[in-house]
Amino acid sequence: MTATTKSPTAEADRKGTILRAAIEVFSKKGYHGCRIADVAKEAGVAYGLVYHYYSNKDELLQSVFEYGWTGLVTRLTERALQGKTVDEKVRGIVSVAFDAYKTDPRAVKVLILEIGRSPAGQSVNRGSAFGGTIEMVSTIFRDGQKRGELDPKLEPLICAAMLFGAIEMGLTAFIMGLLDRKPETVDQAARQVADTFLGGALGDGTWKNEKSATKSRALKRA
Amino acid sequence: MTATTKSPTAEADRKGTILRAAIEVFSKKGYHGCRIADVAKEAGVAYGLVYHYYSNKDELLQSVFEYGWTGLVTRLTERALQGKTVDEKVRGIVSVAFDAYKTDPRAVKVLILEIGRSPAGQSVNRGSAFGGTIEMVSTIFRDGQKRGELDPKLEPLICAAMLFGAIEMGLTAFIMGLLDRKPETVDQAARQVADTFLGGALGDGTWKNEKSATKSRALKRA
Amino acid sequence: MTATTKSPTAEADRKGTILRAAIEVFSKKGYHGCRIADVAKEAGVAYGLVYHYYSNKDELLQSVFEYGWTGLVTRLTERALQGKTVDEKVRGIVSVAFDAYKTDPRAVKVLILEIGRSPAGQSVNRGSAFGGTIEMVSTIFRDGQKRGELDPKLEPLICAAMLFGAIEMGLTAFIMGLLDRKPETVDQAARQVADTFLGGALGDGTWKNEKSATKSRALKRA
Amino acid sequence: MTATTKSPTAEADRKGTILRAAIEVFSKKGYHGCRIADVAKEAGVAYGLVYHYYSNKDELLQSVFEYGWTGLVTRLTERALQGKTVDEKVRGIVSVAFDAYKTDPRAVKVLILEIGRSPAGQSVNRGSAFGGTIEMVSTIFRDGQKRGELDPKLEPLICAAMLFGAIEMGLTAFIMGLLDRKPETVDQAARQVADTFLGGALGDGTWKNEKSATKSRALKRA
DNA sequence: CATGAATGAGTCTTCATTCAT
DNA sequence: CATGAATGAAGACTCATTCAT
Repeated sequence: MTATTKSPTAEADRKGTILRAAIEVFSKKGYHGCRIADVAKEAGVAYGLVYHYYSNKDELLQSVFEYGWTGLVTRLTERALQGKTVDEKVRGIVSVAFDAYKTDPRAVKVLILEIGRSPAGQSVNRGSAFGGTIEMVSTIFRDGQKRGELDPKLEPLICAAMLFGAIEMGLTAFIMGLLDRKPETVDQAARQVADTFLGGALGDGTWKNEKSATKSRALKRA
Repeated sequence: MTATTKSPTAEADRKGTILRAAIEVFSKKGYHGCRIADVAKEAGVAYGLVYHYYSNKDELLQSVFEYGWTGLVTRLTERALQGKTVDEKVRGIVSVAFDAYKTDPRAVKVLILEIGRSPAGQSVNRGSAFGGTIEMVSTIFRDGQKRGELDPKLEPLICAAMLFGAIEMGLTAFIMGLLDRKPETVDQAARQVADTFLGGALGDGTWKNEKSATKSRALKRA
Repeated sequence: MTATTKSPTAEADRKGTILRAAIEVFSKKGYHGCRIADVAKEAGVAYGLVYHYYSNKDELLQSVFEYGWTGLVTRLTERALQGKTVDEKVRGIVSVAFDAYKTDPRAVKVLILEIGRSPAGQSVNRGSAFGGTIEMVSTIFRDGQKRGELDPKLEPLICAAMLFGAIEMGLTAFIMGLLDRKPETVDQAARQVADTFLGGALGDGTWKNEKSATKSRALKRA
Repeated sequence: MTATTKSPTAEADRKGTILRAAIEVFSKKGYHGCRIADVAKEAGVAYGLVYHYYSNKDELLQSVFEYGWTGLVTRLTERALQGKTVDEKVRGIVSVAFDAYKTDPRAVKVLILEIGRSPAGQSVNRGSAFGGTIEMVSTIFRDGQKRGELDPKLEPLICAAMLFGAIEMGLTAFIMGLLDRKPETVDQAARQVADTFLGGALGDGTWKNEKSATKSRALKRA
């Protein structure tokens, strides 16, 4: 409580406000389509203040990335470590991703549409983070192969890429409005993505005889 | 070397040269990261000539889109119609996509990185084309459900999205250099994507007893 | 006279127009005080055209420098080589400098006020050109020492610096309006600068007895 | 370490610290090339504190000017008044200028590079002070003419300008690194500037017969 | 006094698009 | 058709100055 103390949250607040505004605007107009002025207006701060906290537009996107991606990856890694079997780990990953979308669809949209996709000008971080995460996830499948859960002929990296792609495009279907954003629909999609990835689109035919295909499959494998 | 005479194909050539240059440059720097001047230089033509053939930058991207996407979709649709079972159709789609990548990785890169991803404000065509294609592919699964090949509880749109996502991210793994671009590797990846999508990552366990898991599965399902 | 021929002078004209406009504006407001818009307006061209010919503001100043300085140095060198004695060479240099001022006072003003003076941001060229010229001129004095025209104890570099300083500040007196810009006054100043530099402010006392001090001194030394 | 208590000299200290920092930074980057933030950082004080003591950037430069120039002019005037003959006065002026450089090269650099050079639009003080000083010095020569020490045909203003120019460019040679900053070299340069200005570059030939040309000349004139 | 967060006008620079030749 | 000079609107970024604490 000294004389010079600023409320310690004040700075974090402003910076956070600007970050959230950036996510908002990026998700609406995209990185290239938005002006710093838009972010400032959205955040309700003066133009120059954006530059007080972020040295340039790219660093702002960088921060959005870190805010979104780092958090996501952390949670992914946690879940991946929690599960024992490949089945559990994959289901964990899928649910983390879809939960993130339910929690903050805007942030997920920016991650999917802007980050790790724009070929030019992106700092190394983004690209490598993306690839790095795929490689991290691929260890799940490599381990699974060692433990005999998975066909050793499968390329783990492709497995990981497929899982990511399936999740991402599943979310994209929501982002693009092909599917309703209702929580139940999202949950159902999540379940389907995990089931199909693990058991295949054609499944094992058990759904022909039982009520809950999902359960039956889960049981069969457990 | 007369200044005014051009062979009748000259125009098509010029236009095509510019289009190919655009693909090249877009794939390297992205749509926003490149200037019309870059395209002109790459094509080896004068600055203003680009505007003779394309009324503006966006139309150029539009044309790249049509060149790449329309052709791809045509081939996808053909293959999808050729196959009888869901299995055949899916394998057809996957092979079309991976063949396109083997034939012209640059064009595929542009399609993946630039088109159908850019947020609102872009011409409707692209976005809807992307969604439209997903919807088209989803009919494969809807039909499969009608014919009893697929669990009716699955949402066909999610199936289609997953298939697309798996293919796209599989290709992305190559584009990002996570995997070698050797033809065999690409072919193997294509096979794995189709197998896993159809039969699931965990498979049916047949690989534990047989030499060629891939073959065995294919047989089992055929 | 082909169809695509632009009058060859057209480009040079525009570029020259912009360059002259830059000299004009720099001389009025200084480098920092002027905006590219000012230069464009002064030249009567569109804003962007300045950037068609000069890649940025600094390069524009650079060109002004080359236009003015290089020409000046060339003429200085020529004159310095023409003269036999130190006396002749020095008088040559002084007359070149003052002639330049009579011909294009604005350009000289920019050279004096802007170039080789701003400590920061200046490309190496300017600084070294300035110093380089002083060094070039100092050889005149070094040679003079070898031929016994000059006291060998004098540091030639200081001689050159003094000569430059005397000329420059003499011109500055005009630029700052301390003296009228009438041609006669300028000529008289030039003569005085040369005389005083060579013979000293105190002179040899000959002026006490003769009509034309200048002549008498010149004779005495010849 | 109390927050509110400052020793009575604290204010003067702070202000002086900022002033010295400004000299430091101006001399390194120039007036336009530095930001208030740079000055504050150099002084080790907070950003806004600069505005407590100086109402704006220009006033800060103004103060630097006064600090350096006023002092210099005072000393110049004193010395100019002390001497009897033109010879003595000129030697006095030169030694004051070179001493100032030995004492505080940074301040001299700022004076030379920034003050009295910036084109129109700057506060009148600086420009007029520069011109005013030249005019003051010119009275030395005018008086000299009245007393028969100098050729009445010489324009006193040009004499003063030349003297200033010779001194300034002589110092510039040091500032630009053309000559070593060793005290002896500086002293020698000062002597040479005075000798040459008074007696001319060509001298009177006495150096041909005597050991110490400098002394001989000084004797001859004394 | 001291701090440094906040403000926003001012400029440079880029680049899609037009147009005279 | 072909060229590339010319245009000017748009937007990133800087930094002097103010102000709440």
